[in-house]
Amino acid sequence: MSDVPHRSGSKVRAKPTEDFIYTELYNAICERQLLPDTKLGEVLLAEHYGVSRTIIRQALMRLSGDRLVKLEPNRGAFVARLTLEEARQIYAAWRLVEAEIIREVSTTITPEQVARLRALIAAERQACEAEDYPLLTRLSTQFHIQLADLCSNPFLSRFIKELIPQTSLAYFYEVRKMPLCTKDEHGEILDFIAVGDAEAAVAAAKAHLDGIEAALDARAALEPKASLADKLKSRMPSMS
Amino acid sequence: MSDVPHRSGSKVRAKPTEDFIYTELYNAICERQLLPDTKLGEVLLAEHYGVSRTIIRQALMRLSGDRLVKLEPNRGAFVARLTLEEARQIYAAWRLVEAEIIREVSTTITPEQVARLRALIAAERQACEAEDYPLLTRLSTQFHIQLADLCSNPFLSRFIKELIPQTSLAYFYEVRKMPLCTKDEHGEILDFIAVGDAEAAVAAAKAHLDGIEAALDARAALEPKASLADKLKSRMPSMS
DNA sequence: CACACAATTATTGTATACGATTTCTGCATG
DNA sequence: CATGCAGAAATCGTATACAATAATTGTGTG
Repeated sequence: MSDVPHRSGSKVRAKPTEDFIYTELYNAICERQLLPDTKLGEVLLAEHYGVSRTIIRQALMRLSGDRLVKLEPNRGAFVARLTLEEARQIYAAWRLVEAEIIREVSTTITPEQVARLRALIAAERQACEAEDYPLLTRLSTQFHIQLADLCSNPFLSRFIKELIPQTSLAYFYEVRKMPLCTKDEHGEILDFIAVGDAEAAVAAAKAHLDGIEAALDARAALEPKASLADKLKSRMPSMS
Repeated sequence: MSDVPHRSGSKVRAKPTEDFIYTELYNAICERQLLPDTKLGEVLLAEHYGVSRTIIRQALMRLSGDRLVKLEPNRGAFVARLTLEEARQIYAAWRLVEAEIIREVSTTITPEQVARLRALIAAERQACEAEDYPLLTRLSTQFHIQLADLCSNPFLSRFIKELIPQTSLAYFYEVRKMPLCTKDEHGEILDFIAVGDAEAAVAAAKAHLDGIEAALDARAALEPKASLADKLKSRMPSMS
């Protein structure tokens, strides 16, 4: 991960910067608009964004460092694919570090920070009722990311922030939207943190992640290989 | 057909690949032959290795992803510098994940793997007696890296492997060689792991890392800013 | 002498050109 | 009809050229 993905309102027709393109692809993969094994052709992207292949190449290399794309020599860049086992390993690592973060944050969090997270949860519920699942996905991960950012150890929070996007690469996860909606697990976790009950918060977080992971194998191996980058690009949140 | 690059004195030499240059710089930084804030000029490196700036740029971008070099826009690449606080945070994260790895490995390790690690420890002691400190540094980190590789969760081991090189960026660490030599802490940790006493091994590992970290502030802020890339390159383990 | 500022130099950022490798296509052949 | 093998087309890898930006030097003025 290089830096926080944040979609900026694009209006300027000036030449897009490498960072912009990186962020755009990053978000597209996280939101599953670009599915695993999708080929990311350099000329295609270069022409789409109106820049040279050099820029595209840089963005793809950064994404490769994030393990979101796989660079095959002399063959090109593809959206990375995760096995079910790898997905489980990610959740295991996530649980471990998340627990440590929660323990620390429980002792340092301020009312303002709690309020900020509550606002995020409120937005989640709203997105859920509106059935805006891409937004919900984004906000759900955002909760964990913002929580991690409250940790005083940036190396731990960075680890989380590198791990979370990769979970989007596991080819499933639609399943988990409903539970999130009804149960408001993020709210429970935050409640415990807010009152300083670290271990209860940790337990709630572990149960939360367990639940997400348990939903994984349900409809694994779903989804076909790929769709053409062109078709997706017409839907991409970019210019033109 | 011998694809062995013949090392005759002539100038016919296979062009170094990007990966080679990356590895070379990576090791040079880890072994502290390239110190923090050293500027890594593109043309200088390109001419030295006999490749174009394109290749150098790729290597530098990868190193930037590893947080070993800092890329300043329009100014160039510099060996990254760590504050004392950041170094402590790295060790904190390291302790956390190392403990988890040890817990798992203690239940899965095989006699062959134990033997392999013991051989490494023997080499460490040998390097210590020979006072070959660069080699000792390399072997010491290698112990932790090989241990991490025994973990079934590659995401955890990768985290460790990304963390360790960064500790080289903290401007100190000569201090810790003596303790390592006399006390053989790696050996102790391995002994506990070999007999399956996970918690004792974890405790030993934590004490080990605590010791290293404690030695940090001793002579912090030592070492001046930089030395010229040229001067270092004459010492670099590469082609002349 | 110190300081500010313009011109020069050096270095990075981007685009383009060319070579190498892979993939696709079509035709011949069993 | 399937298969195998050219040859063509597309795509990636690297080098080079040029533009943009920062660093440096030199010069004039308070």
